[in-house]
Amino acid sequence: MTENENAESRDFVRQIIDEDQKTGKWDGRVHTRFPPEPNGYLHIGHAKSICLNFGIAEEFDGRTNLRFDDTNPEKEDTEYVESIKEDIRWLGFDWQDRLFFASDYFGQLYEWAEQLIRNDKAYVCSLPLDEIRAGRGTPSSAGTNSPHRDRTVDENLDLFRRMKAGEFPEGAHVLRAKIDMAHPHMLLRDPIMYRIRHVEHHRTGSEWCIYPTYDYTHGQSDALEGITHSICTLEFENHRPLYDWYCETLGIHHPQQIEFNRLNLTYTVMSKRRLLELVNEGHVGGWDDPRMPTLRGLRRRGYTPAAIRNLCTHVGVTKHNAVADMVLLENSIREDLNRTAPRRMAVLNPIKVVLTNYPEDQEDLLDAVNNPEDEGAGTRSVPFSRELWIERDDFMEDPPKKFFRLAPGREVRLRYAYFIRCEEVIKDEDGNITELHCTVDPDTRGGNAPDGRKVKATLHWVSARHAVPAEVRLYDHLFAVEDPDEVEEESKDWKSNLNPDSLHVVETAWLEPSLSDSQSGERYQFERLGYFCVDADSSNDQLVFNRTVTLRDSWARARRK
RNA sequence: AACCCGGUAGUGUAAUUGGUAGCACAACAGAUUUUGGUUCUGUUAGUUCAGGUUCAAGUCCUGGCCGGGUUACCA
Repeated sequence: MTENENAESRDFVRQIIDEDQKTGKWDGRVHTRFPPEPNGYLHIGHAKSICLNFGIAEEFDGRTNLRFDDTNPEKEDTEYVESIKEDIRWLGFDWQDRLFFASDYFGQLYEWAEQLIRNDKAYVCSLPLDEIRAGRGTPSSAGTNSPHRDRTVDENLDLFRRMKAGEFPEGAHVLRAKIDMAHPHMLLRDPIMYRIRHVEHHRTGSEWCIYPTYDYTHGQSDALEGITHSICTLEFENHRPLYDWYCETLGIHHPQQIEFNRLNLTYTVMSKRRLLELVNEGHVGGWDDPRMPTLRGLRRRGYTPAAIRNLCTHVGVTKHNAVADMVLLENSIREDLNRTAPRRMAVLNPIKVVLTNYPEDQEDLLDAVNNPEDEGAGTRSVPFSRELWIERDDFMEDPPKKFFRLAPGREVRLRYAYFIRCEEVIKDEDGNITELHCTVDPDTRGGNAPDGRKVKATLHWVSARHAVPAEVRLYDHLFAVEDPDEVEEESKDWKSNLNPDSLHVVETAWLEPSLSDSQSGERYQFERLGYFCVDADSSNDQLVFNRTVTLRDSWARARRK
């Protein structure tokens, strides 16, 4: 049964590999790679690719290489290399000793370029950039041959070697593959293989002043590493003929490139360029801002690796562009944290409750269950006294029909404590409610009435005398609309859709005292409110919590209607 | 009017490769509940269109429509 279910849910990539295994195409070998460019931080879209590549290798008893695609020194940096490694490990994957860099292959790539020149498959073109562009033609009309297309092998070799030797300024020459300027595929109209860049590379320093392009590098890197299945996103579909051309023309190992749909989520953006823009323009606090879809942002927000991996398997792998609903991610973390997060009580928007029949100097310690989903999590003691904080939203002076919580004359249960009844509403001169005077029924200790009477609501609370203050940061979607690209006026751009309320800071929330020494990274459920984690900014003097996600709230949903 | 790719409930996906259109999330209704949480049950809702082949088409063929990508010395 399980076997059957698995067979039925196999995505098209796995089906291709199943078939390859059946026919023995790669002698039973499965070798994938994850090839990030070290020019930014990883986001949840990369997580999908990581899960796919590493996941497939695990399933087929194969291997996955981590290879940095570092062929553009102007944008790349070791800072990114380290962060990417850290994020992949955090996600739960291991490349063991197979850490590679495309820049490791610059020597071999250069040799191959000379080979292509000798075989009349490449030439040095000395046209300026704009003329190369113009010569390429348009999608519907053929390009024209470069005047340098018929240079002799010796001339090409000489020029290419002098390019490498640094004799020319940037832009003076490029090396182009000699394919077909009339090809219906724009990409095959004599694509550029090498350009001159007099810049330091983060790994090779000043060793090179000519750098290979992505297309001239990627397939050959795969070939050198013995990759079998080169899995990439849909936008490289157009590049596959070129990938194939280089491998075939060079006569080297030829992996199969397979393209899948990248992950998109509602209410956010997923391109490195845009994320960089948000950081640079100060719309967020940084790459690790808890509102960012980066792995660092999600981590700081309180997301677990398991929740992210779970989302990646649930969104599926296909060949058509899709936008997954953000609630999928939210449900994924709720599911994980519901099982694992200890429960605590915290009041974010407090109103004072005074128990008029409870002695001033009396205190009580009540047992509270740490996690109803996990008996092993045990219990803790929560102090109780005459004055308490409860949530302002949990009281209404003039409640509508379906409001079950506290109201004048009404009785509710305080979680793990007592039944209380609201006797009097205290207001200031302006009519604002400042306190609720209630009576407590001492016979209901623990939360049950001996006479069997029921209440319709259970509220969380914190003893005012024992409460610990904390800053709590409440996050909402980064963008106010599902699709940030959908703008009302033409003059506006995607950033006009940023959600102005994506961060709401509660300066003073009241926590139960057991939270007083909580440490950065710890995750809790604040009962009835949501899941929260201790922020990196938190200290024993000033506790700071991030709201990872709210609980599902069917009352809020009902009230909206 | 170029080339490549795609189109299955609101969303994301599956359909043993031509044989009963299923799953998850969302929505809605109900049960349970010391979290209006969790859990459980049920309901609504789908093959882009037109032809063709076939006993039988989401699946194969032809054409249309719609969407995405491609005119970087980025990846």
